[in-house]
Amino acid sequence: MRRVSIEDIARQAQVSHSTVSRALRGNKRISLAVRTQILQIATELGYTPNAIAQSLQQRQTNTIGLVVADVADPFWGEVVKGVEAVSMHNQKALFLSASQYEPSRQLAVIEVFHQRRVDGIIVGDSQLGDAQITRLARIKVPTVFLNSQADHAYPGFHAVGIDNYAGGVLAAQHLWALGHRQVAYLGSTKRPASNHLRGLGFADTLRGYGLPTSAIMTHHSPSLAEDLRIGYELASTLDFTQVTALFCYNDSIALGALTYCRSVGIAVPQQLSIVGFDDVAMAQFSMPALTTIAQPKVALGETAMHLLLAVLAGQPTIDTILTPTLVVRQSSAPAPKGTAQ
Amino acid sequence: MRRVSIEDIARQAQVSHSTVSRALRGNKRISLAVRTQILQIATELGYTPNAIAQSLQQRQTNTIGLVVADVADPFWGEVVKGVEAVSMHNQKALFLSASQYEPSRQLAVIEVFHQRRVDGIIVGDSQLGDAQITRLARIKVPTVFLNSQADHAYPGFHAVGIDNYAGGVLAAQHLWALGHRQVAYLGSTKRPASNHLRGLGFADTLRGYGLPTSAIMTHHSPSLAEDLRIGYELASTLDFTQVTALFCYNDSIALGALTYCRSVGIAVPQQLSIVGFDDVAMAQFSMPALTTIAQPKVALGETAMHLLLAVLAGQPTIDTILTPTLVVRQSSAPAPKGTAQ
DNA sequence: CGACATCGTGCACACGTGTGCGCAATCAAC
DNA sequence: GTTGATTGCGCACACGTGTGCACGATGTCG
Repeated sequence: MRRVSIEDIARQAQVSHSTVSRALRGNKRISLAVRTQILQIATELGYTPNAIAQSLQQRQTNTIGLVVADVADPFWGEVVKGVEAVSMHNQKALFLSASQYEPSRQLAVIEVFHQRRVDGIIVGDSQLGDAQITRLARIKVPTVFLNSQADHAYPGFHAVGIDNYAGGVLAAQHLWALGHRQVAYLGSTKRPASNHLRGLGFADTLRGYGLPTSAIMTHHSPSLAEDLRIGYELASTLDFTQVTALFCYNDSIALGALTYCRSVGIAVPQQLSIVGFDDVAMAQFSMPALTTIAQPKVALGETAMHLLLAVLAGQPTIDTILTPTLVVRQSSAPAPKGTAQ
Repeated sequence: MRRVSIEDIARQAQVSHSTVSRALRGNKRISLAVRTQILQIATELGYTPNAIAQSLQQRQTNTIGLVVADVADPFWGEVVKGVEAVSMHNQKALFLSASQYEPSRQLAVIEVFHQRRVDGIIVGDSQLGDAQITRLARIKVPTVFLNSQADHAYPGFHAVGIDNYAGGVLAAQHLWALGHRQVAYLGSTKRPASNHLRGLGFADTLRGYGLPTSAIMTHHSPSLAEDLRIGYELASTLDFTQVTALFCYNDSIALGALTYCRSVGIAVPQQLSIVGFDDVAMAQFSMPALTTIAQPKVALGETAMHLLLAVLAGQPTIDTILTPTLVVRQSSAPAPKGTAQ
């Protein structure tokens, strides 16, 4: 069951394994005759270099570890796609693990990655606390945080994300301009930081326009169900005589809320406007199509990977905060008359 | 930048690296005193075993390679989730790569996995041809195919999938029972085998009931756009005076079609019934909720991984074909009167 | 007190690859 | 023909870990 090694090639070519190694790597000091013969034998034997041995020798594995909360989440699916594309394009293999939103599992996965001697790590939705960061700092693996959920930046680490606060501002501006004066924010407890910032940007902006805090309701689901269900359930607790517009943490929650509304006969957008976040693929295809704060999801993954590569190359880097954009579709419309205060 | 090795521990404990290795692995022949001292020093130095060196030594990497067409696809996202869960639970690290439905990239990824000496490989939506299979057979890596798209089984390899034909039968039975006598199948060219079988099971069954072939239309999109868009576009080419029900290759295509129908005022399910395939998360939350042929997506991934683990353990295995089930929701209803022939 | 089992540890090798250095052979130059 | 440079290749080591075997120390038994 042994695989063919350069030693086997060497034996057959009557040379030393050093010569084979050099020939395969295109070292100029090997005579053309010998080199061609070696290459010939290599293909004959079906030789495939052993990346494990190379990694050990080079003290570099050309391997990246990616930990996300949930691969099946439409947002993270796109992000993973971006990371994977850049990773593959740069000859790095990608380890993937899911943490299920559990900080302890996040660290556990990182430890495993470290054992495997990955060159770098990308952590999505990080909820690592100070103790865990201390541990992480100790193992000295270049790490990039992608949409960190910690309440403060991690000094000494790198980060990529989007401006959640600005996203909340965009939603507020849009709904205010449409005349909405009684609104609600449907949040997510699984991602504390981004949830907080989106809600804050939203509320701050509306308060800045003079809207009283009492006219801005916020609902956070304590349940750990999937987002679509959470959106449905949160919507079912709303008093729709008090609200003309909804801003949701993400599109899944918005779509869930939208489904609830249609099922009880609330007309969207005539009676109620809904704004989501992320711009997932489905957002264009719901009825009505969802107005949303778009994140460049694939670009987010690509950027994180590029940043990591730059760090690995020893280049100077700067953390990147991408800017979300408002995509207006059919789920938002002017507030119904008579309800505005 | 060197990491701490058992050699470092050995030096500090005044023993040989062999002793350290044995102590860490719990070898009984090492005296308790020495063992505890070694463990002590190991934690002090923050030692993390080097899995690369272990892999080289053991000739086993505890690593699995997974290649899927598209991570961001809602179906494959769930499958990956299942694979990852079982993989992690069995201490196997998971390499992930995307092939973008290109057979050449599928093989390229497999070659990379082989270089990394993965213990086993799972290939989703395989479109590998005979030549590529020959190459694959030569590198002798245990491989499991997950929903293979080849037109014939791969002898000598293992496979997990669902019974696509049976899924088509279920859809036909359901729509026939509702009185539909003019139907269409919206297919996908990106996955030739499953597409063919789903359409075939559907058409065969209806013909078996006596429906003329002319009453069963099939549309396959040549475009490589995302499924939602394909569904929308295919639906826009239909003559709705000739059709009272749609069976779609998957839920994304169905949801796209549904969106088109609502946008042009075709009432679903009153005028037109729609049946999807997969039962993705969104299927429950569309309006109307989608009747669909459910695949156990996570279980599919889990089963593939379990099968692979059994192969690796040298246990006897059998290929698994899971059975899809019909989930009736609100997008299908009795055929409108007067249109049945 | 000598023969012998038991225990704890080190030596040496293996896994597969890359590379600094040295050495022999060839070649050019005078 | 001797010297010196150049070319082509092998030796030996390194990366970090695991393990068969040997060997010394200690304990046991007759």
